[in-house]
Amino acid sequence: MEELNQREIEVKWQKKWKEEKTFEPKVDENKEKYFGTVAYPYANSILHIGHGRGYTAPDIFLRYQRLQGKNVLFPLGYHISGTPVLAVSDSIKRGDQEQIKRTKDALREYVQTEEEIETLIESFKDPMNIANFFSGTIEDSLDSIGVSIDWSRQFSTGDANYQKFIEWQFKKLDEAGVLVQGKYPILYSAADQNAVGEDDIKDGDTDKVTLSEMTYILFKLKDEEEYVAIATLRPDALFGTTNLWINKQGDYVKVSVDGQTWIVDKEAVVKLEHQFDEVKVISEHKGEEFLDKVCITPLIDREVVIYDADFLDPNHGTGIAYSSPAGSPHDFMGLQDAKKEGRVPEDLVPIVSVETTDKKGNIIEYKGSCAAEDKCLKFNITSSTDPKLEDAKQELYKEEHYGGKLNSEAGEFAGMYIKQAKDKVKEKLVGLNLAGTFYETSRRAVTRGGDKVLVACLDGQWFLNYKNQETKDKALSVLDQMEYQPHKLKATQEGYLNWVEMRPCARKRGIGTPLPQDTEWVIESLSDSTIYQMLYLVYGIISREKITSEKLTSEVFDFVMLRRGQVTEVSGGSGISEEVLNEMQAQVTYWKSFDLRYTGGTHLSNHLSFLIYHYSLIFDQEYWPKKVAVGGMLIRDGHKISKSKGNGLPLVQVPKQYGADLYRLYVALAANFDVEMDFREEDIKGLSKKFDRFKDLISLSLEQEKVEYSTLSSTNKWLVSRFYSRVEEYKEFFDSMRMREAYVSVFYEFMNEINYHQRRTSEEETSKVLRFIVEDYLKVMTPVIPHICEEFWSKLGNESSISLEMLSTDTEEFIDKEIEELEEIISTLVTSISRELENKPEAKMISIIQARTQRFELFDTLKGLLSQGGKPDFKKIMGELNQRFGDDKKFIQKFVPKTLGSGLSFYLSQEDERTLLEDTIDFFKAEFSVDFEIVNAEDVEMNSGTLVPGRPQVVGR
RNA sequence: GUGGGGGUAGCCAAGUCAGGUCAAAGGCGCUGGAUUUAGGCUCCAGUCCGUUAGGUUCAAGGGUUCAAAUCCCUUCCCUCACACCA
Repeated sequence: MEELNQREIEVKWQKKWKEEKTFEPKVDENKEKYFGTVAYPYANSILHIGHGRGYTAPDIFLRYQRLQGKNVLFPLGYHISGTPVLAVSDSIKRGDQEQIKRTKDALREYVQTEEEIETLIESFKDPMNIANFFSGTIEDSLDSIGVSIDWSRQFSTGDANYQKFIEWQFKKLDEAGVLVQGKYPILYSAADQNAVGEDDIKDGDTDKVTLSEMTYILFKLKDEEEYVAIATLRPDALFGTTNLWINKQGDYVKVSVDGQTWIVDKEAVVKLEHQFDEVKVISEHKGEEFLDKVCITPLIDREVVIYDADFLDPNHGTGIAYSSPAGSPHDFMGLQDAKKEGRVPEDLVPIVSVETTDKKGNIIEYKGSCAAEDKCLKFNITSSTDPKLEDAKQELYKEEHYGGKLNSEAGEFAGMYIKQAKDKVKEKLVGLNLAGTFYETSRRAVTRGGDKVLVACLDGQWFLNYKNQETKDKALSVLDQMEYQPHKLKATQEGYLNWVEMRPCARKRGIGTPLPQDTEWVIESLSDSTIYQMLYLVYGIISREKITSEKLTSEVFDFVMLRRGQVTEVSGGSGISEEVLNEMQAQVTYWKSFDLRYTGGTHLSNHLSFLIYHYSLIFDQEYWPKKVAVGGMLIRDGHKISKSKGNGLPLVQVPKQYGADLYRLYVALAANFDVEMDFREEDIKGLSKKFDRFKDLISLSLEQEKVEYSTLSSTNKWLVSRFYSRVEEYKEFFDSMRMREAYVSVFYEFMNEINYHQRRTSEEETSKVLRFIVEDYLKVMTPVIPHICEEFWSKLGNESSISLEMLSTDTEEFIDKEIEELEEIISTLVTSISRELENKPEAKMISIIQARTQRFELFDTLKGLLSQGGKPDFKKIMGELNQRFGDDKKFIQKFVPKTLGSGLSFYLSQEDERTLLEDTIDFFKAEFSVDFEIVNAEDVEMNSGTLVPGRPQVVGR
């Protein structure tokens, strides 16, 4: 057979797997099934090196399941619903050069000429073309790193057939009574009359805009049935109100809001219109018309006056503010400035309404008239425009939030902590019809088109309602029978299930399935990705039979997924043959739900929560999901992979630059899969050497003839035994999804033992042993480096694919613990001798000193005591030993407690130990080129404080 | 604000749930050696302090225990996710 390089080997086997449909499993009642899934990738660009980890990790685990003889299904589709594809398309339409360049770079991985690229870019003005193009690249990318996916079942969330399934899902949810309508605040553009997402907002990706929930409070004008409306984040500051601010130059209106007359800035009207039901402007006014009017502070009936302020932002809140200077550095400085300019009377002073204690419970004494003044002094603030005000505010708010209590100014709220008072005050005011929720954007924002972004409360928003206890209980019982990896995430998940209440599930923009109950709306892209794993089970047949969407009626899914209805009727109603319907149902019955879902940790709160709810609402217990494993991100050389950094090496480049096997090996070894992993150029280079050594070792071994186990020397049996001990360990690690530890053991650590063995014997002997274990060695390595293992496997003359082989199970006969323990004594000695010679390079003679006879007796006694069963009785053991070996108290005190856990380590009798050492002396001589002697501790002058059986001491002279 | 994750030697990173042969796996780096004309590769050894005995370590402090990186409490620091966004 001609020698192929790594790259050629990888391509060769990838092709072969595809041709032979190696990873397209069939229903097989005689084989245990294992159904693994991963979140389908989003098809708005090509995959990069970071994505690779998310597929490699589960692939390694699923390939291990095949080694266990299981029938493994690992399907995948593509996600295109929602806004990201739209966003790319819009950017291209807009002529966003950065986006166009990025997209072109991605295209270059797959398209040869610039002409074709231009054509494609042009076609991307239709978002569906983007989705279709990139879907195609995903299969290619994942194949290139050897992910064992069954592509015959692929679909995209934009497919008509997929959408029929989603429609069915929503009908089921509706039947379960969780689909409801209500009001909901969202970011909105009044000009576009549409919801806006991050991608629609100018700089929305770099400077996020969020909803900020404010409280509006109404101050009644004295002797009039009109209210001045202010909006605040701190309703508890109401009690410190000294006055209201209005801009005398500003334009204000009287507006009727749900029956009340409010005075607000003109700019606020559009916001009110989108957040309240009935909003109507009554009249327009200049700010100065309201100056010096008296208002009533709600709850405490304090009369406050409206004064002029030039610092108000007409776009923020209602454009009118209350001033609570004692607790707000901004208000305090505002007041100072106003005094200087004579806009307020001299005698207007801060009203302290909060008393704050520090962490030790002592009341904080503030300098000046109030806390805000103290902070202004501390931060050296002298004007109302000082940027340091923000820091002062943060510090004071934090202090008051944790340690502040309202004082007697707060009437019935006196004594209440600020933390609770915020909500309680608001609650009370709402009850009086003098306050409510008012939403504001977290920063001033405009759309890319330049229109103002505001908050609108949408009427008729569709929700999934997970609030009811009955619904929650069902979901919790699904969770109850699930396993999480890492385990502690199960508790986290439970928290999320309890926390989720009303989830908006449809939007007015984006790609997706129209909501069957109300086709004005499109099903939101996380809600359409919850139980879709079930669709894989039948999609192979749907594609093969070219079934079209109009045939996929609800009855079909009821029959296939839930075994409801009669096949004859369903067939008649849909036009799908009975045979095919039965075949589809059989797939679902066999594969049931997924045994593993591998996903990112951020999905716990949303995707996985909905998934669990939806399974619980639609499927019977037999079809509930089994296991969730959470994987971490991949970063490169300490940096997050991001578009702007351009450090996302395209995944298809990975096999070219490093090799698929090496990449996979690296992913398996560099970090536990559940934590963030740093892909470091340095490290993968180092690993490459070890990988080459592995290949050399296997190649050499293949030149050997396989021999009988009984003919192997005991040192050779040692290596065999070490290998199979490690295989046992490997299985345990894998069973608890600790892939990294499994491979540290069989790859790194075992290779160290191979090296030791080679030194202990010879290269040829080592090859002989490796030949003996090579089949199983290749098998345990197959999940992580499948290509090279296939190649070696075929060199051994096998016709079948190693990917579908089973790991040998009857290997206990090759594990010989005694041989391992004996060699352990030798190898420890080798290390000690090296060390001694390092310290005394001039030594000509090495003495190997055995422990005193009495120590052997002590060990025998201790062994007897420890083996008495049950938990070792510390006091009894110490007592007995001290009595019998009184002159060794110091040693007993120090050494014996350590043995209470896992017992004494292995040791031989004094005579047997001596025999072993004598037998090994030739090896030592050859290895170190000095003379050796074996002596007893009794016979030499030395401090033998810690010298114990099984660990002779080494002294050179 | 709400809810998570974490701090281990020069660096990366296991170990913590189930306390005990834990001065703490593995890798990288570094030092020395073997091999080599030399370098590289590969292999061997060392890498908290100390020549041994021993001493001092797992963010800091305290506690429980015969025994603590591991359990409990306190403090400090880093980090992630929070709803229409996949």
